Amino acid sequence: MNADIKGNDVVVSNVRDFLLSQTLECGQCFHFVRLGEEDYVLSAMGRCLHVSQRGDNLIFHDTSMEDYVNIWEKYFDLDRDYGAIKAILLEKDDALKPAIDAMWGVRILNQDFFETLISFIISQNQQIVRIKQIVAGISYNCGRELAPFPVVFPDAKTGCSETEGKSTNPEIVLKGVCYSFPDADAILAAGVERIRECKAGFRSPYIIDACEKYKSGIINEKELRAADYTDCIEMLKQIKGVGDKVANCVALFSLGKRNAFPVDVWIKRSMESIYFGKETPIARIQTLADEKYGEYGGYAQQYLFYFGKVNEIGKKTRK
DNA sequence: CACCAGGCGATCT
DNA sequence: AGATCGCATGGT
Repeated sequence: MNADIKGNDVVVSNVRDFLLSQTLECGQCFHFVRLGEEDYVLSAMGRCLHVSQRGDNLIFHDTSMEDYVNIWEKYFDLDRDYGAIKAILLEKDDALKPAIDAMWGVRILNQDFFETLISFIISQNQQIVRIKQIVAGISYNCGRELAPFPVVFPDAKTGCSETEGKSTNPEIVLKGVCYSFPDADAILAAGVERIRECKAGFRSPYIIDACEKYKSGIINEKELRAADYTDCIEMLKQIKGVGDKVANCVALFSLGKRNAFPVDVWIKRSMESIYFGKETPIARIQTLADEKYGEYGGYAQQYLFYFGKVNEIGKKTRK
């Protein structure tokens, strides 16, 4: 792997075990728009990034080498050997092979802690498309306007955005801006009713509680990073609306706890299908995951989650 | 158009 | 501890 400047872009060549679409669309992040095949715009880390992939070349458009090195290489987890990770996982359990083979290009992002925390509080009992809409709506209402980019985030519709009433096809809507995810001050300044207007529903007060605990220092990112996995989860669960599943997502996607294993409906179904053959309590699934995958639980989880969801493994079929 | 969604808190046994 | 239920809202 090698990063070079080409015009206004940074081009990373010889990328292995990475597919942009899989990494973005596997349900770990919500603030992006697909422009075309392996071509995306995302809002992350206080920036608007246009990124695309052609074969084993990854292109960071209109990006400085400084930003690539300081932000995006880490964000996309590119400085890690996923070939080795896959080998270890398969050695632990070759039942993972179909999932790893199909989802070979998934990497676990290193996302911003606060944005991840709020995003996964929003995620509870909601579909991914809906989570994206709410994240876009909150960003539109409370975030900063980033450098104009010739695409509107189409998911920011439904009363939260200027795209209302317009086409939501990014090929057609060609004028717009990209918004940053707001910080805790901006959300608190907006207030719970504004968050409700973004369709966060009963999660709205949970979001406010998270902001307050974050601001007051009860929730502290440095402490969470320094803490071991178990303590980290317990600290996160002090926040209203954060249970085991949300805490594990935040720990995995933004705090570097790669042994975290979030158990949601899809993981539950997949694990039941592979290991139990029947309905099984979440606690037992969690325990089995820890025994089987240990320190690599997070990676196994992402392969299994995305594979299970795409193939609707274990989903009840309607007659 | 019911059913359900990357769940959780409250309120029961 | 474990089992149920309500929750806001709209995608499929």
